Amino acid sequence: MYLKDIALFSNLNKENLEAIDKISTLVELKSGDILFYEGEMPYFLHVLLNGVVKLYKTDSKGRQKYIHQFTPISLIGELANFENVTFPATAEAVTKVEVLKIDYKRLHVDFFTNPNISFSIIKSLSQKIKILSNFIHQEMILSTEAKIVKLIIEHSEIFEKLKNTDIAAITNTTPETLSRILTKLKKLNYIKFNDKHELEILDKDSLTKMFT
Amino acid sequence: MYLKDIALFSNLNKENLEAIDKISTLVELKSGDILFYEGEMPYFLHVLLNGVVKLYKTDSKGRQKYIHQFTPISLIGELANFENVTFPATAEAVTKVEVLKIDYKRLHVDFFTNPNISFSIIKSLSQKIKILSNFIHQEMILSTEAKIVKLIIEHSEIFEKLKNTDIAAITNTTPETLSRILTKLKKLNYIKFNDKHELEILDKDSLTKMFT
DNA sequence: CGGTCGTTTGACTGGTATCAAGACGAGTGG
DNA sequence: CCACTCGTCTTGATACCAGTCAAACGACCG
Repeated sequence: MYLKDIALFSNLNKENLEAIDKISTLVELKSGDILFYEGEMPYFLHVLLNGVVKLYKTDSKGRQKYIHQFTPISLIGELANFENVTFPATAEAVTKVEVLKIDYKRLHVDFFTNPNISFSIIKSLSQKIKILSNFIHQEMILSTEAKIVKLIIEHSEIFEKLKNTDIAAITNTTPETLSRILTKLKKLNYIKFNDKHELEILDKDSLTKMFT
Repeated sequence: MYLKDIALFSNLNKENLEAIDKISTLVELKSGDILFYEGEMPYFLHVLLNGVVKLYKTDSKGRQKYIHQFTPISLIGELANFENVTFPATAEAVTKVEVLKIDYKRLHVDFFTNPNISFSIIKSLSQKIKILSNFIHQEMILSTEAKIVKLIIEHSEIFEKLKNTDIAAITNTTPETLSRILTKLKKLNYIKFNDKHELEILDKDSLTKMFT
Protein backbone atom coordinates (compact mmCIF):
# COMPACT_ATOMS: atom_id res chain seq x y z
CA MET A 1 0.00 0.00 0.00
CA TYR A 2 1.35 3.35 -1.03
CA LEU A 3 0.51 6.67 0.54
CA LYS A 4 -1.09 7.95 -2.63
CA ASP A 5 -3.59 5.08 -2.52
CA ILE A 6 -4.94 6.36 0.76
CA ALA A 7 -7.92 8.56 -0.03
CA LEU A 8 -6.86 11.09 2.55
CA PHE A 9 -3.61 11.66 0.69
CA SER A 10 -4.73 11.06 -2.86
CA ASN A 11 -4.70 14.71 -3.80
CA LEU A 12 -1.27 15.53 -2.48
CA ASN A 13 1.58 16.21 -4.83
CA LYS A 14 4.76 14.23 -4.95
CA GLU A 15 6.75 16.44 -2.59
CA ASN A 16 3.97 16.39 0.00
CA LEU A 17 3.78 12.65 -0.19
CA GLU A 18 7.50 12.25 0.21
CA ALA A 19 7.49 14.60 3.16
CA ILE A 20 4.78 12.60 4.88
CA ASP A 21 6.50 9.34 4.06
CA LYS A 22 9.59 10.56 5.89
CA ILE A 23 7.77 11.24 9.13
CA SER A 24 5.59 8.14 9.08
CA THR A 25 6.00 4.59 10.23
CA LEU A 26 3.82 1.64 9.43
CA VAL A 27 3.15 -0.51 12.47
CA GLU A 28 1.51 -3.90 12.74
CA LEU A 29 -0.50 -4.90 15.75
CA LYS A 30 -1.96 -8.23 16.64
CA SER A 31 -5.34 -8.73 18.21
CA GLY A 32 -5.43 -7.42 21.73
CA ASP A 33 -2.57 -4.97 21.26
CA ILE A 34 -3.23 -1.42 22.37
CA LEU A 35 -2.83 1.41 19.89
CA PHE A 36 -3.14 4.01 22.60
CA TYR A 37 -4.50 4.27 26.12
CA GLU A 38 -6.99 6.76 27.45
CA GLY A 39 -5.09 9.54 29.19
CA GLU A 40 -1.91 9.30 27.08
CA MET A 41 -0.53 12.29 25.24
CA PRO A 42 -0.66 11.85 21.48
CA TYR A 43 2.52 12.03 19.44
CA PHE A 44 1.26 10.48 16.25
CA LEU A 45 -1.63 10.86 13.95
CA HIS A 46 -3.02 7.34 13.52
CA VAL A 47 -4.41 6.15 10.23
CA LEU A 48 -6.01 2.70 10.29
CA LEU A 49 -5.09 0.94 7.05
CA ASN A 50 -6.07 -2.64 7.76
CA GLY A 51 -7.98 -4.54 10.38
CA VAL A 52 -10.45 -3.53 13.05
CA VAL A 53 -9.82 -1.32 16.06
CA LYS A 54 -12.20 -0.92 18.96
CA LEU A 55 -12.52 2.16 21.08
CA TYR A 56 -13.64 2.06 24.69
CA LYS A 57 -13.43 3.83 28.01
CA THR A 58 -12.90 2.16 31.35
CA ASP A 59 -15.24 3.11 34.18
CA SER A 60 -14.46 3.46 37.87
CA LYS A 61 -15.18 -0.23 38.46
CA GLY A 62 -12.81 -1.32 35.71
CA ARG A 63 -15.54 -2.22 33.26
CA GLN A 64 -15.04 -1.44 29.58
CA LYS A 65 -17.58 0.88 28.03
CA TYR A 66 -17.55 0.03 24.36
CA ILE A 67 -17.89 3.09 22.13
CA HIS A 68 -17.13 2.16 18.53
CA GLN A 69 -15.29 -0.08 16.12
CA PHE A 70 -13.19 1.47 13.37
CA THR A 71 -12.60 -0.09 9.98
CA PRO A 72 -10.18 1.12 7.28
CA ILE A 73 -9.50 3.74 6.27
CA SER A 74 -10.02 5.87 9.37
CA LEU A 75 -8.22 8.52 11.29
CA ILE A 76 -8.25 7.46 14.94
CA GLY A 77 -7.88 9.79 17.88
CA GLU A 78 -7.06 12.81 15.74
CA LEU A 79 -8.94 15.09 18.09
CA ALA A 80 -6.26 14.57 20.71
CA ASN A 81 -3.65 15.74 18.20
CA PHE A 82 -5.61 18.75 17.04
CA GLU A 83 -6.55 19.90 20.51
CA ASN A 84 -3.36 18.79 22.18
CA VAL A 85 -5.18 16.90 24.89
CA THR A 86 -4.81 13.34 26.10
CA PHE A 87 -6.66 10.56 24.32
CA PRO A 88 -10.19 10.44 25.69
CA ALA A 89 -10.48 6.68 25.19
CA THR A 90 -8.43 3.53 24.62
CA ALA A 91 -7.95 2.02 21.15
CA GLU A 92 -7.34 -1.72 20.91
CA ALA A 93 -6.79 -3.98 17.92
CA VAL A 94 -9.45 -6.65 17.62
CA THR A 95 -7.85 -8.29 14.60
CA LYS A 96 -4.42 -8.11 13.04
CA VAL A 97 -4.08 -4.42 12.28
CA GLU A 98 -1.93 -2.11 10.19
CA VAL A 99 -1.66 1.49 11.29
CA LEU A 100 0.26 4.37 9.78
CA LYS A 101 1.67 6.56 12.51
CA ILE A 102 2.53 10.07 11.39
CA ASP A 103 4.71 12.24 13.58
CA TYR A 104 2.20 14.96 14.28
CA LYS A 105 4.58 17.72 15.35
CA ARG A 106 6.54 17.38 12.14
CA LEU A 107 3.47 17.53 9.97
CA HIS A 108 3.78 20.76 8.04
CA VAL A 109 1.03 23.36 8.20
CA ASP A 110 0.63 22.98 4.43
CA PHE A 111 -0.92 19.65 5.13
CA PHE A 112 -3.96 21.20 6.75
CA THR A 113 -4.40 24.03 4.33
CA ASN A 114 -4.64 21.66 1.42
CA PRO A 115 -8.35 21.86 0.64
CA ASN A 116 -8.68 18.16 0.01
CA ILE A 117 -7.03 17.29 3.27
CA SER A 118 -9.10 19.71 5.26
CA PHE A 119 -12.22 18.38 3.64
CA SER A 120 -11.25 14.86 4.65
CA ILE A 121 -10.58 16.02 8.15
CA ILE A 122 -13.93 17.74 8.37
CA LYS A 123 -15.55 14.52 7.19
CA SER A 124 -13.67 12.49 9.75
CA LEU A 125 -14.50 14.85 12.61
CA SER A 126 -18.15 14.96 11.60
CA GLN A 127 -18.25 11.18 11.62
CA LYS A 128 -16.84 11.19 15.10
CA ILE A 129 -19.42 13.61 16.39
CA LYS A 130 -22.06 11.36 14.92
CA ILE A 131 -20.52 8.35 16.63
CA LEU A 132 -20.40 10.14 19.95
CA SER A 133 -23.85 11.54 19.73
CA ASN A 134 -25.28 8.14 18.87
CA PHE A 135 -23.35 6.69 21.75
CA ILE A 136 -24.77 9.31 24.10
CA HIS A 137 -28.24 8.65 22.85
CA GLN A 138 -27.98 4.90 23.27
CA GLU A 139 -26.21 4.89 26.59
CA MET A 140 -27.74 7.83 28.40
CA ILE A 141 -31.15 8.42 26.92
CA LEU A 142 -32.39 4.93 26.22
CA SER A 143 -32.95 2.30 28.89
CA THR A 144 -31.11 -0.98 28.44
CA GLU A 145 -34.32 -2.52 27.21
CA ALA A 146 -34.94 0.21 24.62
CA LYS A 147 -31.33 -0.08 23.48
CA ILE A 148 -31.65 -3.81 22.88
CA VAL A 149 -34.98 -3.41 21.10
CA LYS A 150 -33.40 -0.78 18.84
CA LEU A 151 -30.61 -3.21 18.05
CA ILE A 152 -33.15 -5.90 17.20
CA ILE A 153 -34.97 -3.60 14.79
CA GLU A 154 -31.88 -2.13 13.19
CA HIS A 155 -29.45 -5.05 13.19
CA SER A 156 -31.30 -8.26 13.88
CA GLU A 157 -28.64 -10.19 11.92
CA ILE A 158 -26.24 -9.59 14.73
CA PHE A 159 -28.14 -12.11 16.86
CA GLU A 160 -27.26 -14.82 14.37
CA LYS A 161 -23.64 -13.86 14.08
CA LEU A 162 -22.64 -13.19 17.66
CA LYS A 163 -23.02 -14.96 20.96
CA ASN A 164 -25.16 -13.23 23.55
CA THR A 165 -22.10 -12.60 25.66
CA ASP A 166 -20.54 -10.63 22.81
CA ILE A 167 -23.72 -8.71 22.11
CA ALA A 168 -23.88 -7.85 25.79
CA ALA A 169 -20.31 -6.57 25.59
CA ILE A 170 -20.87 -4.26 22.65
CA THR A 171 -24.14 -2.95 24.08
CA ASN A 172 -22.52 -2.30 27.45
CA THR A 173 -24.77 -4.58 29.39
CA THR A 174 -24.46 -8.07 30.89
CA PRO A 175 -25.42 -11.47 29.44
CA GLU A 176 -27.93 -11.86 32.29
CA THR A 177 -29.73 -8.62 31.56
CA LEU A 178 -29.72 -9.33 27.83
CA SER A 179 -31.16 -12.78 28.42
CA ARG A 180 -33.92 -11.37 30.61
CA ILE A 181 -34.86 -8.78 28.00
CA LEU A 182 -34.97 -11.34 25.19
CA THR A 183 -37.06 -13.69 27.35
CA LYS A 184 -39.49 -10.88 28.05
CA LEU A 185 -39.80 -10.01 24.36
CA LYS A 186 -40.40 -13.67 23.52
CA LYS A 187 -43.11 -13.90 26.17
CA LEU A 188 -44.77 -10.80 24.69
CA ASN A 189 -44.64 -12.50 21.27
CA TYR A 190 -42.73 -9.58 19.81
CA ILE A 191 -39.88 -11.80 18.63
CA LYS A 192 -39.03 -15.45 18.39
CA PHE A 193 -36.02 -17.56 17.58
CA ASN A 194 -36.78 -20.04 14.81
CA ASP A 195 -35.33 -23.52 14.44
CA LYS A 196 -32.25 -22.06 12.75
CA HIS A 197 -31.62 -19.81 15.78
CA GLU A 198 -32.44 -16.80 13.68
CA LEU A 199 -34.24 -13.98 15.36
CA GLU A 200 -37.64 -13.29 13.79
CA ILE A 201 -39.47 -10.06 14.44
CA LEU A 202 -43.16 -10.76 15.02
CA ASP A 203 -44.44 -7.34 16.01
CA LYS A 204 -42.31 -4.58 14.59
CA ASP A 205 -44.73 -1.81 15.52
CA SER A 206 -44.79 -2.67 19.19
CA LEU A 207 -41.04 -3.00 19.25
CA THR A 208 -40.51 0.30 17.50
CA LYS A 209 -42.73 2.06 20.04
CA MET A 210 -40.42 0.84 22.77
CA PHE A 211 -37.52 3.08 21.80
CA THR A 212 -39.19 6.07 20.24
CA MET B 1 -22.40 43.72 13.88
CA TYR B 2 -21.16 43.13 10.37
CA LEU B 3 -20.39 39.80 8.84
CA LYS B 4 -16.74 40.67 8.44
CA ASP B 5 -16.44 41.19 12.20
CA ILE B 6 -17.30 37.57 12.78
CA ALA B 7 -14.03 35.69 13.04
CA LEU B 8 -15.40 32.83 11.00
CA PHE B 9 -15.91 35.19 8.06
CA SER B 10 -13.08 37.61 8.60
CA ASN B 11 -10.98 36.27 5.77
CA LEU B 12 -13.66 36.24 3.13
CA ASN B 13 -13.56 38.72 0.31
CA LYS B 14 -16.26 41.24 -0.40
CA GLU B 15 -18.18 39.11 -2.89
CA ASN B 16 -18.21 36.15 -0.56
CA LEU B 17 -19.50 38.30 2.26
CA GLU B 18 -22.24 39.76 0.13
CA ALA B 19 -23.26 36.32 -1.04
CA ILE B 20 -23.56 35.12 2.52
CA ASP B 21 -25.39 38.23 3.57
CA LYS B 22 -28.04 37.52 0.94
CA ILE B 23 -28.83 34.08 2.27
CA SER B 24 -28.71 34.96 5.95
CA THR B 25 -31.17 36.31 8.44
CA LEU B 26 -30.49 37.65 11.88
CA VAL B 27 -32.98 36.40 14.43
CA GLU B 28 -33.52 37.45 18.01
CA LEU B 29 -34.73 35.05 20.62
CA LYS B 30 -35.78 35.69 24.18
CA SER B 31 -34.93 33.48 27.10
CA GLY B 32 -36.72 30.15 26.85
CA ASP B 33 -37.18 30.28 23.09
CA ILE B 34 -36.08 27.22 21.19
CA LEU B 35 -33.50 27.57 18.43
CA PHE B 36 -34.08 24.02 17.26
CA TYR B 37 -35.48 20.80 18.62
CA GLU B 38 -33.84 17.42 18.75
CA GLY B 39 -35.06 15.39 15.80
CA GLU B 40 -35.72 18.33 13.46
CA MET B 41 -34.10 18.55 10.05
CA PRO B 42 -31.67 21.44 9.74
CA TYR B 43 -32.20 24.08 7.09
CA PHE B 44 -29.90 26.73 8.46
CA LEU B 45 -26.41 26.99 9.72
CA HIS B 46 -26.69 28.70 13.11
CA VAL B 47 -24.09 31.17 14.31
CA LEU B 48 -24.56 32.43 17.85
CA LEU B 49 -23.64 36.13 17.92
CA ASN B 50 -24.97 37.24 21.28
CA GLY B 51 -26.32 35.66 24.41
CA VAL B 52 -26.20 32.15 25.81
CA VAL B 53 -27.71 29.00 24.36
CA LYS B 54 -28.01 25.73 26.21
CA LEU B 55 -28.00 22.33 24.59
CA TYR B 56 -29.77 19.35 26.08
CA LYS B 57 -31.40 16.05 25.28
CA THR B 58 -34.65 14.81 26.75
CA ASP B 59 -34.71 11.30 28.16
CA SER B 60 -37.53 8.77 28.11
CA LYS B 61 -38.96 10.12 31.35
CA GLY B 62 -39.03 13.68 30.04
CA ARG B 63 -36.03 14.82 32.03
CA GLN B 64 -33.57 17.23 30.46
CA LYS B 65 -30.02 16.01 30.17
CA TYR B 66 -27.92 19.13 30.11
CA ILE B 67 -24.99 18.87 27.71
CA HIS B 68 -23.42 22.28 27.21
CA GLN B 69 -23.84 26.03 27.13
CA PHE B 70 -22.66 27.97 24.12
CA THR B 71 -21.41 31.54 24.23
CA PRO B 72 -20.59 33.78 21.23
CA ILE B 73 -19.27 33.28 18.71
CA SER B 74 -20.16 29.65 18.09
CA LEU B 75 -21.50 27.51 15.34
CA ILE B 76 -24.35 25.48 16.78
CA GLY B 77 -25.64 22.22 15.40
CA GLU B 78 -23.48 22.39 12.29
CA LEU B 79 -22.96 18.63 12.34
CA ALA B 80 -26.59 18.15 11.40
CA ASN B 81 -26.05 20.34 8.35
CA PHE B 82 -22.83 18.68 7.29
CA GLU B 83 -24.11 15.17 7.72
CA ASN B 84 -27.67 15.89 6.69
CA VAL B 85 -29.13 14.27 9.76
CA THR B 86 -31.61 15.57 12.31
CA PHE B 87 -30.39 17.65 15.22
CA PRO B 88 -29.18 15.28 17.92
CA ALA B 89 -30.20 17.65 20.73
CA THR B 90 -32.35 20.68 21.52
CA ALA B 91 -30.93 24.22 21.66
CA GLU B 92 -32.68 26.75 23.88
CA ALA B 93 -31.92 30.41 24.59
CA VAL B 94 -31.14 31.04 28.25
CA THR B 95 -30.78 34.80 27.78
CA LYS B 96 -31.79 37.19 25.06
CA VAL B 97 -29.99 35.83 22.05
CA GLU B 98 -28.98 36.87 18.56
CA VAL B 99 -28.40 34.17 16.00
CA LEU B 100 -27.40 34.40 12.38
CA LYS B 101 -29.23 31.79 10.34
CA ILE B 102 -27.59 30.96 7.04
CA ASP B 103 -29.54 29.06 4.41
CA TYR B 104 -27.34 26.00 4.26
CA LYS B 105 -28.40 24.63 0.88
CA ARG B 106 -27.59 27.92 -0.76
CA LEU B 107 -24.16 28.16 0.77
CA HIS B 108 -21.77 27.83 -2.10
CA VAL B 109 -19.12 25.14 -2.13
CA ASP B 110 -16.49 27.89 -2.26
CA PHE B 111 -17.34 28.64 1.30
CA PHE B 112 -15.93 25.37 2.49
CA THR B 113 -12.88 25.32 0.31
CA ASN B 114 -11.72 28.66 1.65
CA PRO B 115 -8.82 27.57 3.84
CA ASN B 116 -9.70 29.97 6.63
CA ILE B 117 -13.25 28.81 6.76
CA SER B 118 -12.34 25.17 6.75
CA PHE B 119 -9.85 25.80 9.51
CA SER B 120 -12.57 27.46 11.58
CA ILE B 121 -14.87 24.57 10.92
CA ILE B 122 -12.24 22.08 11.97
CA LYS B 123 -11.75 24.09 15.16
CA SER B 124 -15.45 24.15 15.83
CA LEU B 125 -15.91 20.44 15.20
CA SER B 126 -12.93 19.63 17.39
CA GLN B 127 -14.42 21.70 20.19
CA LYS B 128 -17.63 19.78 19.87
CA ILE B 129 -15.91 16.44 20.09
CA LYS B 130 -14.19 17.70 23.21
CA ILE B 131 -17.52 18.79 24.66
CA LEU B 132 -19.10 15.44 23.89
CA SER B 133 -16.24 13.40 25.17
CA ASN B 134 -16.15 15.38 28.40
CA PHE B 135 -19.87 14.91 28.70
CA ILE B 136 -19.51 11.18 28.22
CA HIS B 137 -16.76 11.03 30.76
CA GLN B 138 -18.71 12.95 33.38
CA GLU B 139 -22.05 11.28 32.84
CA MET B 140 -21.08 7.68 32.12
CA ILE B 141 -17.73 7.08 33.68
CA LEU B 142 -17.91 9.07 36.89
CA SER B 143 -20.41 8.40 39.65
CA THR B 144 -22.59 11.32 40.68
CA GLU B 145 -20.39 11.78 43.70
CA ALA B 146 -17.18 11.86 41.67
CA LYS B 147 -18.76 14.29 39.24
CA ILE B 148 -19.69 16.72 42.02
CA VAL B 149 -16.26 16.44 43.62
CA LYS B 150 -14.68 17.21 40.25
CA LEU B 151 -16.89 20.28 39.97
CA ILE B 152 -15.81 21.39 43.44
CA ILE B 153 -12.16 21.11 42.55
CA GLU B 154 -12.41 22.65 39.11
CA HIS B 155 -15.12 25.29 39.58
CA SER B 156 -15.73 25.88 43.24
CA GLU B 157 -16.90 29.45 42.48
CA ILE B 158 -20.03 28.02 40.98
CA PHE B 159 -21.28 27.16 44.46
CA GLU B 160 -21.30 30.83 45.34
CA LYS B 161 -22.96 31.94 42.16
CA LEU B 162 -25.69 29.39 41.68
CA LYS B 163 -28.36 27.85 43.86
CA ASN B 164 -28.04 24.15 44.52
CA THR B 165 -31.11 23.47 42.44
CA ASP B 166 -29.38 25.05 39.45
CA ILE B 167 -26.16 23.20 40.08
CA ALA B 168 -28.16 19.99 40.25
CA ALA B 169 -29.73 20.84 36.90
CA ILE B 170 -26.45 21.43 35.07
CA THR B 171 -24.86 18.35 36.59
CA ASN B 172 -27.84 16.20 35.68
CA THR B 173 -28.64 15.14 39.19
CA THR B 174 -31.28 16.15 41.75
CA PRO B 175 -31.06 18.73 44.55
CA GLU B 176 -31.56 15.93 47.07
CA THR B 177 -28.63 13.90 45.81
CA LEU B 178 -26.44 17.00 45.62
CA SER B 179 -27.33 17.94 49.17
CA ARG B 180 -26.49 14.47 50.45
CA ILE B 181 -23.12 14.53 48.73
CA LEU B 182 -22.22 17.96 50.09
CA THR B 183 -23.28 16.90 53.58
CA LYS B 184 -21.10 13.84 53.32
CA LEU B 185 -18.09 15.89 52.21
CA LYS B 186 -18.63 18.33 55.08
CA LYS B 187 -18.80 15.45 57.57
CA LEU B 188 -15.53 14.13 56.17
CA ASN B 189 -14.01 17.60 56.65
CA TYR B 190 -13.07 17.77 53.00
CA ILE B 191 -14.96 21.01 52.47
CA LYS B 192 -16.83 23.62 54.47
CA PHE B 193 -19.01 26.62 53.82
CA ASN B 194 -17.70 29.71 55.57
CA ASP B 195 -19.77 32.52 57.01
CA LYS B 196 -19.98 34.13 53.59
CA HIS B 197 -21.47 30.95 52.14
CA GLU B 198 -18.35 30.42 50.11
CA LEU B 199 -17.19 26.89 49.60
CA GLU B 200 -13.75 26.27 51.08
CA ILE B 201 -11.72 23.24 50.12
CA LEU B 202 -10.09 21.75 53.20
CA ASP B 203 -8.55 18.58 51.80
CA LYS B 204 -7.81 18.88 48.14
CA ASP B 205 -5.79 15.68 47.95
CA SER B 206 -8.53 13.50 49.32
CA LEU B 207 -11.07 15.14 47.05
CA THR B 208 -8.88 14.73 43.99
CA LYS B 209 -8.48 11.04 44.72
CA MET B 210 -12.24 10.66 44.57
CA PHE B 211 -12.49 11.24 40.83
CA THR B 212 -9.19 10.00 39.49
C1' DC C 1 -20.62 -39.68 27.80
C1' DG C 2 -18.26 -36.20 30.20
C1' DG C 3 -16.53 -31.55 29.87
C1' DT C 4 -16.72 -26.97 28.55
C1' DC C 5 -18.89 -22.94 27.22
C1' DG C 6 -22.94 -20.35 26.95
C1' DT C 7 -27.61 -19.30 28.60
C1' DT C 8 -31.13 -18.85 31.89
C1' DT C 9 -33.13 -18.04 36.35
C1' DG C 10 -33.39 -16.52 41.10
C1' DA C 11 -31.91 -13.81 45.00
C1' DC C 12 -29.52 -9.95 46.32
C1' DT C 13 -27.15 -5.33 46.11
C1' DG C 14 -26.03 -0.63 45.09
C1' DG C 15 -26.64 3.76 43.38
C1' DT C 16 -29.59 7.34 42.40
C1' DA C 17 -34.24 9.21 41.64
C1' DT C 18 -38.62 10.08 43.70
C1' DC C 19 -41.90 11.41 47.09
C1' DA C 20 -42.93 13.53 51.30
C1' DA C 21 -42.12 16.12 55.22
C1' DG C 22 -39.63 19.15 58.02
C1' DA C 23 -36.04 22.85 58.91
C1' DC C 24 -33.86 26.99 57.66
C1' DG C 25 -33.31 31.76 56.35
C1' DA C 26 -33.90 36.08 54.16
C1' DG C 27 -37.10 39.50 53.14
C1' DT C 28 -41.68 41.79 54.37
C1' DG C 29 -45.34 43.90 56.77
C1' DG C 30 -47.33 44.85 61.09
C1' DC D 1 -38.64 43.61 66.83
C1' DC D 2 -41.49 39.91 65.87
C1' DA D 3 -43.72 36.56 63.26
C1' DC D 4 -45.23 35.19 58.62
C1' DT D 5 -44.13 33.47 54.22
C1' DC D 6 -41.91 31.74 50.36
C1' DG D 7 -38.22 29.60 48.37
C1' DT D 8 -34.59 26.57 49.24
C1' DC D 9 -32.17 23.01 51.56
C1' DT D 10 -32.10 18.84 54.22
C1' DT D 11 -33.51 14.37 55.76
C1' DG D 12 -35.93 10.07 55.70
C1' DA D 13 -38.47 6.36 53.48
C1' DT D 14 -39.18 4.04 49.38
C1' DA D 15 -38.83 2.57 44.51
C1' DC D 16 -36.49 1.16 40.48
C1' DC D 17 -33.16 -0.28 37.24
C1' DA D 18 -29.50 -2.84 36.15
C1' DG D 19 -25.39 -5.22 37.81
C1' DT D 20 -23.52 -9.11 40.62
C1' DC D 21 -23.22 -13.64 42.40
C1' DA D 22 -24.47 -18.25 42.34
C1' DA D 23 -26.49 -22.22 40.64
C1' DA D 24 -28.94 -24.92 37.36
C1' DC D 25 -29.61 -25.95 32.73
C1' DG D 26 -28.51 -26.89 27.86
C1' DA D 27 -25.92 -27.82 23.76
C1' DC D 28 -22.20 -29.02 21.30
C1' DC D 29 -17.60 -31.34 20.70
C1' DG D 30 -14.17 -34.65 21.14
